[in-house]
Amino acid sequence: QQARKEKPRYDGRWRPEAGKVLPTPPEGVKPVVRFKNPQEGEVVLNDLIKGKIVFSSDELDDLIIARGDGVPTYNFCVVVDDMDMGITHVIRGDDHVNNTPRQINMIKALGATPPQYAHVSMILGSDGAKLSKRHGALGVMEYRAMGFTPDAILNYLVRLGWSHGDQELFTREEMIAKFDFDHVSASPARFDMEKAYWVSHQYLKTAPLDAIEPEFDWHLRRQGVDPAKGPALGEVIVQQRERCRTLLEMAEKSTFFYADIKRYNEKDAAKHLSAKAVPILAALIEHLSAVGEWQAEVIQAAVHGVAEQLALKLGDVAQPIRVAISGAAVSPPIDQTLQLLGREKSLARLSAAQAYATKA
RNA sequence: GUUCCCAUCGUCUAACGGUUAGGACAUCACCCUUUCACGGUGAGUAUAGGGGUUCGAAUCCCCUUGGGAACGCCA
Repeated sequence: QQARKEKPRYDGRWRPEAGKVLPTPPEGVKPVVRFKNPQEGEVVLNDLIKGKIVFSSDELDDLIIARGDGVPTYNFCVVVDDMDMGITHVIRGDDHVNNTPRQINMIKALGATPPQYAHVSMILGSDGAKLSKRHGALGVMEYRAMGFTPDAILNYLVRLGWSHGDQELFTREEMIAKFDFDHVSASPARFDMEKAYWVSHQYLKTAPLDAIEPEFDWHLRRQGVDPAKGPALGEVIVQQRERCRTLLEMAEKSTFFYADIKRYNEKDAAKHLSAKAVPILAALIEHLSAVGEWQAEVIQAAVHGVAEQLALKLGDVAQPIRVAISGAAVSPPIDQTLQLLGREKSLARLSAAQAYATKA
């Protein structure tokens, strides 16, 4: 006895039928053009991903293909366009499956053969909710700003819903060569930022330097530093790539190579640049000033020398250097960092740290 | 409401009737260690529920439940 709510649909009042007298249109109404769908039988869609899907024809409405002003509608245009362009495969989101039987009927009515259809499932946000502008859906340029390279994003995305055995990493060429519809998943996937970061890291670790240098340059400038005022980008990348998952992170952690330190990290300075660091820094400045060739190996020997001389663990000597040089207690290996920064700047920053520690 | 789609570890997934249900991310433990990392070793964690079919079901069929999509003179 409950009021059945069904799909709102055209009542078919102007649907031409044999022997039917069509009513007269009201004054001043611009007529539309509808597609006369069969009312019996069924439409079978053999989807490359979802398999056989059967639609009952009585579900199909007589959709409008041209508006009152004569402009054709989307569902009609795509059909015509696919025909004109000789499209063989339509690959699209599965939010279009319900449009497909209508499109198939129109194509057939126009005397053409329908293309192959492949309906890919949607990508959900990490909480399983639909992706939207408000919720997780980002433009590709935003992924760039987050420090992802195009290949990394492509790689992460291609594995979302498609697989090739256990393989996780693919070059673009591999993606193209190995892609197949048989291994596209029919179920929706969630976007997992953590794994995207992992993929990005894998790319950073293995990418040819000249492929990422321009992007690194771009990110450094966004950090407000001049990439020309410091070591060669490639050399910094080599030192940082192991510990950075994105180019943004790499740029953030590399600004000290290209600009003076504005201030020390509070906690790190309190811990490593206290009064007891003064003699350590003094000894370091003395030993490092004496270094002949400013090379990592020699620098390392000098640092080790200081540790031995003061009977300290290497870490006790290395950490104050890190804070003095980079502003914080985290950096690439200290010998490499000093070498890259150069003798002048290194010694200057150590002196500044010594002055800071003396006051502390 | 109607129609359609989907369902394996927390996440991405492998398996195309027979496996101790595999890998990856994440997590935890240990090792390595000059910080942070990288790397190495190991651990825990899954076939939504119920019926069938079959000698045998994660795989095939049905139902339930739970997600999602589409129902415009938008695209």
